[in-house]
Amino acid sequence: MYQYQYPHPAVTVDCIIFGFDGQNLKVMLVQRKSEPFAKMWALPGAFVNEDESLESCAERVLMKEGNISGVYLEQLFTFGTPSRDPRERVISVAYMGLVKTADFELIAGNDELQIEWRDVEQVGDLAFDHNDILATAIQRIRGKIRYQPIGFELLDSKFTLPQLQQLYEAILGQSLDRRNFRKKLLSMQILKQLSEKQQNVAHKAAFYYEFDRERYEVLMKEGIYLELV
Amino acid sequence: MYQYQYPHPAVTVDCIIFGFDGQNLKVMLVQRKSEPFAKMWALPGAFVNEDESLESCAERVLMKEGNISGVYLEQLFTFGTPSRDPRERVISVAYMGLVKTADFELIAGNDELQIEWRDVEQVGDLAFDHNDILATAIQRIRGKIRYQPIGFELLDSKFTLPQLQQLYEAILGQSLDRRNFRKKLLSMQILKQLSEKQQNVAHKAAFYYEFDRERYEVLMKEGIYLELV
DNA sequence: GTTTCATTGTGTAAAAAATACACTAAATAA
DNA sequence: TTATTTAGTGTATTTTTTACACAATGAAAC
Repeated sequence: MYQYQYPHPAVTVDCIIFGFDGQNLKVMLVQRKSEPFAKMWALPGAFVNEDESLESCAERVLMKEGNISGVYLEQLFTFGTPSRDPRERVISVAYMGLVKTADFELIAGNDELQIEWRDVEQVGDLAFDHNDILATAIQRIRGKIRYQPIGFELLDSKFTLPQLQQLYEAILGQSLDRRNFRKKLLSMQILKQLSEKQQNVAHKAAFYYEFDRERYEVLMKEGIYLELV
Repeated sequence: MYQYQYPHPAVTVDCIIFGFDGQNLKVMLVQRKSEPFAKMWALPGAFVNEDESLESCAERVLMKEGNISGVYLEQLFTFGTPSRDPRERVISVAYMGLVKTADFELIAGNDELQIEWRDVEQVGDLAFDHNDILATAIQRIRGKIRYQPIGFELLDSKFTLPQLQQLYEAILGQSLDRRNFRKKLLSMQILKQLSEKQQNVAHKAAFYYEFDRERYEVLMKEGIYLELV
């Protein structure tokens, strides 16, 4: 048992992991095995260990659920309504992660019945206040994708411009003009065109591009403010 | 004593309260009475009570330090490096507040030797990781002031356009063209011009304006994205 | 092997927004 | 009465955003 002079809340990290399947934005959900909210779907999370930073805790969750590391993670918000967990006071620090679903090998943990990628439009009632957390995350990714090149985290390292546009449209929930999208993105000079094209597509093949991280770092150092869409 | 089956961290809320004196951006600092970091300056904060939300805790801190309530508050970030407090594991949820310094009657609390408004450019070494927290807050307010009308929280309800511009210049750290600033702000239609003018100034008196909150709410509902500067 | 289908890739003109810039008006102080 | 300081204003130029249509490509179908 651990003793303290004053009451201490429990602290968890919950992860909103977004993925993209080429069509729609997905979020990783797990089905809880035990109470509270047994059998309900929830965001994956873990209690913070004593000697672990919040970000390490989020990384640990990702490793546990999908055996993956080195992905984009950012702290989203901390949820601390006293009654949000019926067991005891639990404060949850939410982290948002962006991954390539193909890299992820979904593995249900010990406390979980199932794990899956769910379309963000098809998420029903989640355990705890996880619907609120998810809503906050969607708001954040929508706001952020316009001026930070985080979208590339959701695609393979080689991607076509139409694929990138599809991703933007899925996240923003609106369609974009193809010519203007290309013009704007290419004018940023953070994309490298490859000589390689798509193979085995029943229509004109699109060229592949890569995100030019070095070039992006240079722009950031110069204090250039990108507006991507 | 409070007992738990697993280790629980302590959780605090630290507040970055910005004020504006007409010239420069200020931040509220307190001088610590006791160890650790006795006599050093720090951000005001408090441990989170068991039945108190994080935001309520931030409000409690503001009430304690300046007997003020009903001000703009937003959650900034949660700092959780395991070693950030030498006593025990302490996770700190930082809240950023914007206030009119004139409304604030600074009152040093029991644990504090002094309390004061310090120019954000003149802040020396602070206790704990509070310099990092402050840096994060300055970054946030700079990013945010461009597209959300939070600046008004730092001014009296009646203000002149040159005062507003001075505030923007202080926060952004750059000077702005007077004519373009006026044109842009007024085109947003979120300011109401009053018939009243400045009194007792040794130059042409400027008209007072008020922030038009209702009009702003309408714009928000319509999903209008403001770009204020 | 010709046609069909689906999708990629491209440029320009018009509209809107951002920028640069200089003089007169008003209020107190000298 | 004059000097000093700051408020208030408009326009021309540049830049950015928007709207929009057709030829090229590659596999699939016939």
